[in-house]
Amino acid sequence: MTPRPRHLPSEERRAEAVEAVIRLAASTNPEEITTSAIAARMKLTQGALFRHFPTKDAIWQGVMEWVSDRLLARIDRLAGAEADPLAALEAMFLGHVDFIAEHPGVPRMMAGQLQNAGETPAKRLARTLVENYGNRLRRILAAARAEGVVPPGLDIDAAATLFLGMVQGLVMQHLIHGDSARMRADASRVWVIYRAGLLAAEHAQEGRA
Amino acid sequence: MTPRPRHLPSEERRAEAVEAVIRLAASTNPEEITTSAIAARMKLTQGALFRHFPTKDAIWQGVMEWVSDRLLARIDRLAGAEADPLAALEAMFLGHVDFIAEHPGVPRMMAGQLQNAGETPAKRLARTLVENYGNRLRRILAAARAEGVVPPGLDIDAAATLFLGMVQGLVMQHLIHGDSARMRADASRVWVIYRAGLLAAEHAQEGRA
DNA sequence: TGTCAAAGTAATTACTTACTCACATAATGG
DNA sequence: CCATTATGTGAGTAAGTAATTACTTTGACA
Repeated sequence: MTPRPRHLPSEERRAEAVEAVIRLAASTNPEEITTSAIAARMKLTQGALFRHFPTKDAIWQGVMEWVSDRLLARIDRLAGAEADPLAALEAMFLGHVDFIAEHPGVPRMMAGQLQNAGETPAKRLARTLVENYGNRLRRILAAARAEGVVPPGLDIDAAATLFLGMVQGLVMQHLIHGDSARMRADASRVWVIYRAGLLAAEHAQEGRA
Repeated sequence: MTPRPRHLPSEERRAEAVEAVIRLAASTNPEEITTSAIAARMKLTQGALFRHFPTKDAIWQGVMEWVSDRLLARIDRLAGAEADPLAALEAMFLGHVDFIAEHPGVPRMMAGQLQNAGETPAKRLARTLVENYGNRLRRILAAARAEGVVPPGLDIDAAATLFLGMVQGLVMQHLIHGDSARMRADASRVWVIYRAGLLAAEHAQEGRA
């Protein structure tokens, strides 16, 4: 077996760095992840990192792309395998929770990027991910309404917001209890209530302008 | 009218500092709020801050106490004014959203504290707030179940988690769109679905252990 | 009015951060 | 095998951080 070469091509180092950030974020406040910490986990010098990334935000861009690609691919695969829109939504939701259980730092990183003051490229990627996610939700919800499995008056935007909130609520519980297995179990229980809300939501808001 | 004295008692300066942090957090990433920035907003030197707080985390403690006191007092007042448990929940929810609209930095600060690695006093205060909030939710939900306004099989813990998630989802939308008025409007629409979910949730989960 | 402690300043501390640079080493292709 | 280029090192840099310190100002009160 060939020994691991000591100099690796830039592309592989970039992938290594992204992975290092994801794993560091699982146990550290993302804002406190320094280039030194990333380099240390890669067994490189801090300066060597800048052979592969022009700036620290470029690392964050790589991370956000990684998250976006993997998360969207997963929910598309899961949702695509279900014929019933409600089953697709449930698969998306449970798949998302699994993703977070596997990579607990991800929601923290997302939130951290989104609340950065300036308009960094990494922040834009994070926002785009949320938008793409929302679009997929609304598409499936619209299909459900068209097929008549949810009431015609269901407020699709509100349902999408609540869906994302459902994930966030579980993340917050996870942050407090720190138990991934519990998060998955809670997910199913929360889904029951959400699903009931979709099916029973009052039709069209009448009255007040 | 007496001119504002140039030396103020420590207690007043502490209150000023807390207010300064709350307002700074509305437009800045809380992690990036420096003692210099706080002092600047108070029109003081950076060093002067440490006449009133022994350490920076002590400032965060003051902030978390401020949040805890104000938020819990508000939701208790609103919920206490309603006889019907569901009306109480709705008042709590809308009051919470109003609170966030008034102080947009608050949820960001909370999240920032909760994900700090070490066990700082400020972090403990943040977690205690979430726990107290959850306890109030569960108490009202239990009352609703006892009065029969929600099905006897309603999963109260899951309902509380989803309630907190509902708030979080709105915060995330607010983070992306940056429109407080819209957040309040969305809140009512999301509430419709949540409420329907409470009322219609399947009774007791039968089957699998 | 003079005294004195509390409150404020300006400069400085030790430390951390992202990023750079001169130089060394490893991989690769003629 | 040698020359070239990509990758890595170790020691920097400048900018910022929380906290400290020697000294001044302020305000209250005997």
